[in-house]
Amino acid sequence: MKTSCFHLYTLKETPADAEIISHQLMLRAGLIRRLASGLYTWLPLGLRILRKVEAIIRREMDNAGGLELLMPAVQPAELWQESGRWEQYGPELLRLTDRHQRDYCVGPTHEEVITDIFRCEIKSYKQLPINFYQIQTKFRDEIRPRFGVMRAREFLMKDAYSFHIDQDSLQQTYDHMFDTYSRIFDQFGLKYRPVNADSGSIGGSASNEFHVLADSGEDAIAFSDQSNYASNVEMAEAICTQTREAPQQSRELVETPGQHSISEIAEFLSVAVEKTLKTLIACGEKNQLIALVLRGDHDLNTIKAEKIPGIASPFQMADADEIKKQLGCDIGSLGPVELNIPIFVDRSAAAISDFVCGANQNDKHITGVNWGRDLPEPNIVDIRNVVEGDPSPDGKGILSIVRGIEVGHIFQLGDKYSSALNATVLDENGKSVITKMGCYGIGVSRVVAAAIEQNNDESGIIWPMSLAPFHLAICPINYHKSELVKQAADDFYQQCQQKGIEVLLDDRPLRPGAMFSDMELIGIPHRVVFSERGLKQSQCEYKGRCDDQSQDLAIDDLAEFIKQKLSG
RNA sequence: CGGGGUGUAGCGCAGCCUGGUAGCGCAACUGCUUUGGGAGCAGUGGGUCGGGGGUUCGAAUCCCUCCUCCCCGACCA
Repeated sequence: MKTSCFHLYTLKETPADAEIISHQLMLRAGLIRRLASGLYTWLPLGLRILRKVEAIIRREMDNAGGLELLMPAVQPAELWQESGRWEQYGPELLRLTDRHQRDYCVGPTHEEVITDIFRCEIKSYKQLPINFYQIQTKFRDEIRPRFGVMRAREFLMKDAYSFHIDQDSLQQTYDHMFDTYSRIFDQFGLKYRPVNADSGSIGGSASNEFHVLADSGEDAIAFSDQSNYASNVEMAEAICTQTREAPQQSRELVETPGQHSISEIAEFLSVAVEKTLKTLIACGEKNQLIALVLRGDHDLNTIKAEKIPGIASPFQMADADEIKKQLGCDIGSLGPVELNIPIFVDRSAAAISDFVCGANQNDKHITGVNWGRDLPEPNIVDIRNVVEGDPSPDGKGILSIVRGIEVGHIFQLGDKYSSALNATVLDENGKSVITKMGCYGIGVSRVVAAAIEQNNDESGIIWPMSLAPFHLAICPINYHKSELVKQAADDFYQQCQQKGIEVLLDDRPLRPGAMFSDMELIGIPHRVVFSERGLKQSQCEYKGRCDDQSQDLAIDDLAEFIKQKLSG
């Protein structure tokens, strides 16, 4: 490809509304353009990258025995009513009505459609297991689309659905897809981690997410330094190895005027934050309030808290006015002592003694408080986020925390959809049985953003070879003035094309600096420069995208040198 | 949805307070010079100042209203 025949449109300045680096670089490099909130056009350069991601996924899915098909983006309401999700899914489901007043939605996912296809097409256990997949546009009407294609409303996804006669077969395919996903992410050339995940409302026993590691990731991942345990922090069990010591202090009511936050209290009373308790008030079912007690230095995990019986779902903290009305003090002075609502106490909070907590009177706290003595033995639950240094739940090593971007997610669905939609096959006894299902997704467009988020520098994007829109940039200096340069560049360009190298010849009449900047911004991994000065000595110049310095090469060695570079 | 901010040329911004001919830089186009790290000079084109309504002789500017986009969403307990 020659730049003169391509649409290369880069921006020197960063658009003001792009917040994260991948969004900024995707706009500046001319990969995408925004059409409306959460809706993006993939320009020719961006599309080349998207297609690379697709191709890797498609190849590995095919190798793994997946069968590609393509389902409609628009789906009839009837199917969603049958599964119960027409009501459940909420406003994220974009609904529409056709001219006959029939209801449809734009698919945010395709469990209903694939299950319908299955029940029409597959009749016998002999046809199982089977794994269908597609690479297709999804639409989710996010409350707040942001970060460019990272959290867009319309996005490209690979979704696969497997069907099985029993759990063993499902487990086998699930494990196989786990391995396939690992191969796919290896080929992307990205640093990633598979982690245990919350299977959430979708149900089923097993669920793993695949995260591309990047500091800007929206998710936190906890992993052990001595085993392969890795889990989304949402899910990671917080282990408390500490045992409670016997009380030594006596309980005392102290004045803490104007001191509200844990850090203020700890400093004011000269105690460690680990010796304080914080009391959070959550909404229960039927307008009741429920207290959640944590150690002062720990954070509440709302996903865990939501699972406590009696807590309202979705999880919601109580309103400050409501708290004042029912409990008689402001939120900065709450504590579990003589608090007449249900109280749940985190494991670590239950393991401390002689602690400080609010007195349920404004500007008063209590010191030297002890479970069992000053208040009843606690009702112990796991409701906090794990922190760096916690013991690993598998008993091996301690946890570290890194940030990740969720780009893949695999689930065992069990029979949730197959039973709702009555997807059955005949077994070897001629009896009708409900099939088991698995589902396996990869956010194709999100992979592109995640790759940039992980691989960039002050000059722009740094593509791994497997995703690069072009592998090699040829930058001729004075292409339009020097016949020598033009000749050399054109010759080499043709050679590359004949060898099937994805090459971009920059034949724009630009000064070298502008040309180099553009090629670096769009992240081409390898660059060759032809100049009259060099050619007169039968030399040209090579620089890798991450090299500090360029190196001079004899023209005669160039072809072999590039061949080596591209195969490495 | 709630709160905050924002909207002026493709992009980045000034002008608004204190009403009086709509500006700057980049990008684009033309010409000349330049050609190893985002060139210089000269010139050109491009705007319903987010939409609507109002106040006024006169509105980008003041008032009302609708919209867009961005940010934040109790952990201060």
